[in-house]
Amino acid sequence: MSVAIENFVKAIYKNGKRDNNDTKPGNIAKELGISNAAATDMAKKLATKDLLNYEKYQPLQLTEKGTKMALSVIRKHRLWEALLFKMFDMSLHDIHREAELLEHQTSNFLADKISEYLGNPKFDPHGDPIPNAKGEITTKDTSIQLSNAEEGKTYIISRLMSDDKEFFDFCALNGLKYGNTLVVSKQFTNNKMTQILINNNTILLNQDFTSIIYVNENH
Amino acid sequence: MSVAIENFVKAIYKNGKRDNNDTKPGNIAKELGISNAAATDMAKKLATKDLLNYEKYQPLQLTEKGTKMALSVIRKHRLWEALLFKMFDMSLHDIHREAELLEHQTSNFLADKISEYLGNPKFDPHGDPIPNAKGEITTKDTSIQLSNAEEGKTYIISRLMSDDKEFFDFCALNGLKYGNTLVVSKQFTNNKMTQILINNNTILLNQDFTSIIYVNENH
DNA sequence: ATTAATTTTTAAGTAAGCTTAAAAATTTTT
DNA sequence: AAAAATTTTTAAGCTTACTTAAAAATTAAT
Repeated sequence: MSVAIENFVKAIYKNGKRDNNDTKPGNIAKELGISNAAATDMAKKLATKDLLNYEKYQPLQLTEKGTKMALSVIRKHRLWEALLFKMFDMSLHDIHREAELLEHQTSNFLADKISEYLGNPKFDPHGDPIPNAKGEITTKDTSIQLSNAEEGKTYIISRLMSDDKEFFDFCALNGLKYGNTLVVSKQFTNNKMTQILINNNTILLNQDFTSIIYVNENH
Repeated sequence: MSVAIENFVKAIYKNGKRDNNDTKPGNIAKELGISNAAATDMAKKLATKDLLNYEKYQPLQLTEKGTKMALSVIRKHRLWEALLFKMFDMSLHDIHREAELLEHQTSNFLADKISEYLGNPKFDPHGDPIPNAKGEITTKDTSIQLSNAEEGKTYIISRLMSDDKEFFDFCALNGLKYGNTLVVSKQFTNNKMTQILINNNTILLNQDFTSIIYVNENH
């Protein structure tokens, strides 16, 4: 299967998780930086390969086979991130960019070697769960988006999710890192953005869902 | 530049080194497993990109730009081999196969990180020299092919070159490994093959130049 | 030095993965 | 509930990297 196909099913999987199943071709097209027409074409093609179910004007739905493929690619991506992060002095953003390419050129054999070397980690450096060799995510996710956090409470950062370099630079600068503690002291939300005061720093989170901080309550 | 282009210039470079400049399209086609017609087409295209000089019916010659590209890809390939060999319990053949894919998806930045991590090695696990970041091979090669070795002399294996799994399995089985010592006790050569008795083991080397053992005299 | 064999080139065609433009359907706004 | 805006789909076309088949040139054999 081609790189284009792997990225397509991955985009559907990620969009499905994130935007509550808004996986219409346009959404996928935007995620991948291709035209809507190309996304529709590809969707039809992948339906014939039993990777997804396609019905005109409906959201795209991965089949079991498609989901498996997506999770396989995601596994490789996150294992590469974990490996590069451990070995080299590279930013989260750089690591993500390299993994984005390497993920498509990695045999299951090599992926398993990397996983074994790292002690079969359950999370990558962003806090994202790493599927196991069977494509299962065994850890259950109790995290919420920071924009939904409550005033006065303390949280632990569980994931930094983004494709955007600025976002990771911003996080690094503000001590926003997987595992770090966070006190939400004030917050204001409207439809376009969320303004949060944490650890005496005001930060603005836009609501376009391209960059998200996930947190867990600190009990 | 595409994977196809990177592989094409790499094939010319390798063939040029090996077969004394028999870099006509047919040779490259065979190396890459594509048709002669495809190789001619690609050659013409790459000439317009100043990667090689093309004259009808003549061997293909890389320009400086083309040579640089080939060496850049070869550098990445050999760095990956060195890294995977060091970290994981994988055969030389498996390592080669993974590196063949990873080499095209590796930024210079990452290549330099790998090199630094390994202490800027000058050779990969096959004994092949690793070009530096500028694309220069600073080590001079005094090795000869085992099929040209002389009876009675002792040699040190300096390179194992092949795309063939059988070859590496054969080498592993017979203690033929980078750095190992070798005594050539008897030898017989004709146009098709070379028969050599080393360390009391008879081995046959075919002369199709797809698998070669290089050695240095042991002074 | 011809003839035969091989290689290279040309020509025409294909599949993948895109593009833009316009038609059709859906969704949002008023 | 109509009108306006947006999204999806269809259609036609492009580029890359191949293919096969046949013509042209080169190389090898007699």
